[in-house]
Amino acid sequence: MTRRPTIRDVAKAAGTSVGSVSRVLNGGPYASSELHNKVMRAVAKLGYEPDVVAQSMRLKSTKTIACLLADIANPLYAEIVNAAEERLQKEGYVFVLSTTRNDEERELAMISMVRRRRMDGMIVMASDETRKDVNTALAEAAVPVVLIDREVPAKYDAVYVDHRGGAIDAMRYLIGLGHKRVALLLPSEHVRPGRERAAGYRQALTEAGIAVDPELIRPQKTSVHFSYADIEKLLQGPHPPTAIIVLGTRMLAGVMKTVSTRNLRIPEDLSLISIGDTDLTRFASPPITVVRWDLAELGRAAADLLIEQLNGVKRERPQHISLPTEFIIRGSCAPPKKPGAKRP
Amino acid sequence: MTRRPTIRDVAKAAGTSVGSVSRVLNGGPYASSELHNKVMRAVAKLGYEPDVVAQSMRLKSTKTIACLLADIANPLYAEIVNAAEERLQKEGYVFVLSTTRNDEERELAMISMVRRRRMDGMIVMASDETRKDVNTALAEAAVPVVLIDREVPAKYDAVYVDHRGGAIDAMRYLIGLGHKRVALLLPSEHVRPGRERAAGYRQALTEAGIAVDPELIRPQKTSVHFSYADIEKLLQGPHPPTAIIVLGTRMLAGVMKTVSTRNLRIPEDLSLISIGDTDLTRFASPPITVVRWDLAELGRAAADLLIEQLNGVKRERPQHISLPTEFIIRGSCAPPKKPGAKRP
DNA sequence: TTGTATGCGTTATCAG
DNA sequence: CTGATAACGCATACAA
Repeated sequence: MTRRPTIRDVAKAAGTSVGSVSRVLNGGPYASSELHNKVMRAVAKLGYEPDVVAQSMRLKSTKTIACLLADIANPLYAEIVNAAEERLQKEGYVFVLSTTRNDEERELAMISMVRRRRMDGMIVMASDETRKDVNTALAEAAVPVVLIDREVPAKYDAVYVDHRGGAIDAMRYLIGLGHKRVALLLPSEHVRPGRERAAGYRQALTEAGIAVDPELIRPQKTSVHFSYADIEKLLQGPHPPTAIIVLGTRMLAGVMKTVSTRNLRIPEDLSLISIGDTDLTRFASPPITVVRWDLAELGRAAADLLIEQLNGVKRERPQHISLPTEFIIRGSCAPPKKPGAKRP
Repeated sequence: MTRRPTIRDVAKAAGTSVGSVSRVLNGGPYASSELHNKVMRAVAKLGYEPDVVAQSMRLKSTKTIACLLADIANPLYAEIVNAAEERLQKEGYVFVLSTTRNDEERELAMISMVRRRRMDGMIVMASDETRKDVNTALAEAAVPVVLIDREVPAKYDAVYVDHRGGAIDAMRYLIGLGHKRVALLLPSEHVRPGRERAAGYRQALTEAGIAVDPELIRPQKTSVHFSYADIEKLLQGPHPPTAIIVLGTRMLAGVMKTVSTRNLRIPEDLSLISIGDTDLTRFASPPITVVRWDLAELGRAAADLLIEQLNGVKRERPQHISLPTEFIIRGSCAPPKKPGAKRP
């Protein structure tokens, strides 16, 4: 009574065998329409639903995808994840989100979970690219993997954002406005976005014939909470920047705090450029000029790449998809108040 | 070679039987230390990891919890989910997040997934409480359920936030400042938070001897995107409100848009109160006065309730936990510029 | 204390 | 076209 009906119950009720029931339900062909009807009637009557666990056992596929990301509360990640989930779900996969908090132990634990639970694949947008253990664990998991904005390990399919181009756009704009000392706040250079953004920053500066002051490039240790002290130090130094590019969603909150604490006016005292079309950047006053990109597309592209692998499509070499950025000018930038630091 | 080792391989390598291996790995007792060593050595040598799917098959528990929520991109939800996941993970459960986008079809699909995948329980913070089909599906799923901020179906454990108290705090404050016409923007009254907030709003007004103008209570159809037109209409009417309480995270973005479009000054032209300690409310200028509550605690409490049920703790009646709100005064409220609408 | 055998619910193979 | 049966990998009741 309380027990869920099994395929055997259906077979009995339909007066046939389990094999036939299974075939009617899955195989499609090889089933007389009479049998088909009998089976379907029994299924409806008993409210039978196949047991996915038993199917997984038999088929060696759990139809489950894991997604490793550092932090679900980051609105940028949320949109990517949503889009990826939607796509995968349409293909019958269940999407398991795992937040690693950028903790290596947790990453390893997640990867082990993928193996032990026989999950079918993973989308990874967490982790420092230099973590050897994570990389080998990934390889040992022996499942299809798609990386988002990571280029290590190189053997996997990946979806990239053209952060370098975005940084160049931002810098050219600022340089055009007359800025010469621009601070760059980044996530770690141990991940692709940080590296690419720093590269773009340097490239634009070099193009304009401005020397790169390494002091102005500030990779932030913790990506989640901006180290408030760091920017304070910068602003109190002898040659404070006239503009700041904040290429991390969460860091922006920290910068905003500094701005209001020190009663700085934007853009008169300081120009600001950030990333992402978030509520914070759009409804700040003034609204903040940003580099943005299509987050949903990023998620979809990753899912599509994974689905291809899941469907057994073999390629010579890993696929890489690169998405462009867009530069949205709002009200947070103006020419510098006074000329930049003295130069010879 | 490429095949994963099974318990049988371990038994062979250890020169014992599958039963013993299984006992050493799980049972704990009944294992001579010599056997224990042999088995562990074999496990290490082969890199054996138990197959969770097979275990689920046998034990009829997948150690998996589903979490239904409307929208992962909402930063308030994100924090709740994070806290719940952390707790559940510690107990060995995997947490499957499913976004329903407030779509009944999707909710039903998710619940069906829980059944077919033999998941062990669910945390629900989605759905209109009046959806009959969802409620019956929930009951038929026949698994432990914990509701977050929903009181229907009444048979389940639930964690509540004292939204009524929060609304009262906000209204008393505004009334104390001299406001008489306060608009209330709400999610649907078909969910508990909407109902409670409206009740608190009315109660505070009644206490102060101010008549409730039903025109000022505006439940928003779509909770994700604020209907911009609605607030516009309100502000252009004959008796515009002098203050607005925006009790929905996402709606606030819409209100902010109106504010900047119409060049309204806050708090001089309009007082504003919202919810949640988000980047948007904290770093707006002026920072916005809000009603907040402990999101992480909400998630943890829900997880704890669920774990209790999972562990087979039986209670006479469903457990209900209620969390208080906190009123944080920032700079978005001031006395009304001119007296409220004329009164007899 | 340890080994053997059974069954969990499916799908797929193989005769009929 | 259909029915019986053998795995899938594990935990456990029971026998030794």
